[in-house]
Amino acid sequence: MDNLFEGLVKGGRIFANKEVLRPTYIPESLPHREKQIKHIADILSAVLRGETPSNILIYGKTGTGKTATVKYVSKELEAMGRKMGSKCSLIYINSEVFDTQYRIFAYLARFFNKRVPMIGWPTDMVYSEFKAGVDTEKRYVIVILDEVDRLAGKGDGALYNLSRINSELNNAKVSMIGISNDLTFTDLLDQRIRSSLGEEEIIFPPYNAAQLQDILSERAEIAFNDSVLDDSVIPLCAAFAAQEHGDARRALDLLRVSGEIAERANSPKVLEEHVREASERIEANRIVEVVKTLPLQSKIVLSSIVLLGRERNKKRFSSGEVYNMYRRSCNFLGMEPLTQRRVTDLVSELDILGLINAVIVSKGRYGRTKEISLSVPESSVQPVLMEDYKLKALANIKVKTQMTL
DNA sequence: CTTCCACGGGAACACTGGGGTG
DNA sequence: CACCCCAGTGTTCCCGTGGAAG
Repeated sequence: MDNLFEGLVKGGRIFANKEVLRPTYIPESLPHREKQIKHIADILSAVLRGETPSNILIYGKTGTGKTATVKYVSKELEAMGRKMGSKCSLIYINSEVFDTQYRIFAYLARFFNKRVPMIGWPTDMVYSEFKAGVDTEKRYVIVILDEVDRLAGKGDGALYNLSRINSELNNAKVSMIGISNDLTFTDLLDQRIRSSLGEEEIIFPPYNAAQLQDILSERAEIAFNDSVLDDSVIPLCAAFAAQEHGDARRALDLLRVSGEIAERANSPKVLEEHVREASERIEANRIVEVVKTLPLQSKIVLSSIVLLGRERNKKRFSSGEVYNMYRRSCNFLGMEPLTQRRVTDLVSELDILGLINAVIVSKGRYGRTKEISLSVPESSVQPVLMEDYKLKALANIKVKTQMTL
């Protein structure tokens, strides 16, 4: 046997090019998005005619190709702009990372070679820096704000300033493209911002199972070696993802993980069973990942719910019960407990993450509560919680058997 | 109609980590 | 250097409110 890596360099038997299946990959063609591409291109083509394009707001659930489409059109437009000698720059900002007014303008100012610290200055100073930076010459700037719904509330000042910036510029023109997962997010915005940002609105509908199959087939062509996919694999991946509101990212993940599982099992082909296993593993991973990255206090709240589940033979608990158990846990760990008010917020967050289920119920004479229950198997949460050394002690917390009579 | 409990919005506060200025 | 300014985050405090049992 020659080198250890000899057999491994060629990417194994299954994959030819795994990168193609990663969510960051921008494909050459985007099936079933022709209409949207055309629409965006129509609007942005204003730049090439020397006009300011309208602002665009794009809606669609996760994995409907919003980001990929916009990035694809951007690339094309930039290329065309270079060819025609018109100055246009498209700046992509993920609002999840740059989620406040300050950070957005600081990033933009830096893009135009201004020196701005990422923290410390007054915001209007950063804003002026950015304006000065853009306005040095005649140019078109299109700011792409991905996950723009993240800005509702704390960052909407950025949207407001961006929407009226053109009246303060002499040379440059700025437009924006907002990409949102949340169809209702404009409700949270000021009327003026709403009308300005939503000059053009484009909807990305979820893919159906057949469309997902097309997407998968196209990528699989490049990603896998010939005839390693069982005929049932692509339809099954598509079907799984279609249940999940037609999420293409999910479908691609599924396909990739299925391939990895098949490879590790030394199977010459990817089979249906691999897909099923992949589906389970992805979900399990998600839970582990979410729980692991929870802030300490949230972990304690979550663990209180787990503990309650052991102590009583019940599934659902009132917020009062949970809060009491939480206080006991804090005492046990020698920590200051948070207020009830704060804990209800933490509970809501856990609910949104899908780890627990919380419904508000009114018990008439006996007031109002949230009924809280774990919505994932205890066995997948508890071990992860115990990995946190600060929580380890909770393993031996005395479970009081004193029942309410 | 009252009553009860906790929900959840909003203001205010504390604290952090960075800035600029004299 | 000391000192104050600023944005951002997590928290507490205060409080009006929902809605069915009694």
